[in-house]
Amino acid sequence: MLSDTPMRMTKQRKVILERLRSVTSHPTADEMYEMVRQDLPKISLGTVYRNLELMSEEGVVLKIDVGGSKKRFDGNTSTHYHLRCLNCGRVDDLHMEPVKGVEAEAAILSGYQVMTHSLEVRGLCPACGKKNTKSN
Amino acid sequence: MLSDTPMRMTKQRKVILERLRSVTSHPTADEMYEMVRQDLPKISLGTVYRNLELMSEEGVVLKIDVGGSKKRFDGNTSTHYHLRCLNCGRVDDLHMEPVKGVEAEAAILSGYQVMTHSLEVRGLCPACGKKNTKSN
DNA sequence: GTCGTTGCAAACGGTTTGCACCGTC
DNA sequence: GACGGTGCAAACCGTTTGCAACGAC
Repeated sequence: MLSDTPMRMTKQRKVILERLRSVTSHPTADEMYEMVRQDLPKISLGTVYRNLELMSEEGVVLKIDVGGSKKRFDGNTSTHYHLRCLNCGRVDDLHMEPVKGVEAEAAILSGYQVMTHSLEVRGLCPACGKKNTKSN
Repeated sequence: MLSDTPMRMTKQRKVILERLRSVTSHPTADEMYEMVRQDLPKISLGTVYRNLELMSEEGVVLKIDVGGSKKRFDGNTSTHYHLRCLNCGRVDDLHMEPVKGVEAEAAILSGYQVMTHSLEVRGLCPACGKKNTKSN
């Protein structure tokens, strides 16, 4: 998983990581781009993509590639589940114990060499749920 | 969820549904396009997309929008989990009991109005796992 | 005959990539 | 100074959409 040559610590990389770790939301690449531009106005979107991708490969950040067209990123790399609002697209952490044994059970049932699992609960976030009840 | 005016049963729609139900794999839209073209050589990719989207809204088929860049479709609409191979991208059914209580627990913890949940186990499928062990 | 559906092609949106220059090690 | 990283812009690829013709009801 870790590459042979270590990543150079450029200021772009540093700011991206700091910014991502400073929020509890799960920004998309272009949301990260907007955040990082406050410190580095000349950074390019390509650099943001490259670094988020690279750091997720290194296990420094988590790529949330689950539902929806845009990928999202998370500074918290420990296994945890997510909630996604079907109306506004927002993603929250689900503070729940990871289900025990799924990976082992899946490996036995399928013959896969299991590496991780993810669980996503979908519905309406409190804000969107409220709106919806009113209009219906 | 169901629309007011019923869907017209065009031959395109019929063939797409038949083909999807006849396989146990989880085809992408363009794989469906190739399959359907055997019966309807003049069908367009746009029609395939439109119908898969429409039928998934109607609950006739299942859209698997979880991980990976392409969406996949499933003729089996009952709640079930999936396995995804990180090497070849193939998706298999995970024949496992859905985890009880996740949705209720998530609703309580988060205040979301929960509608569904999905779980995806990722790793290497038996074929890719074998190749990988040899080369490493 | 109406109006939902189709085929076509062009547009879209998120992401990736080639390239010449730049800055970390 | 080497070589990995950057900014920029163009390319990519899956998907969506506008439109005129078509066909299910």
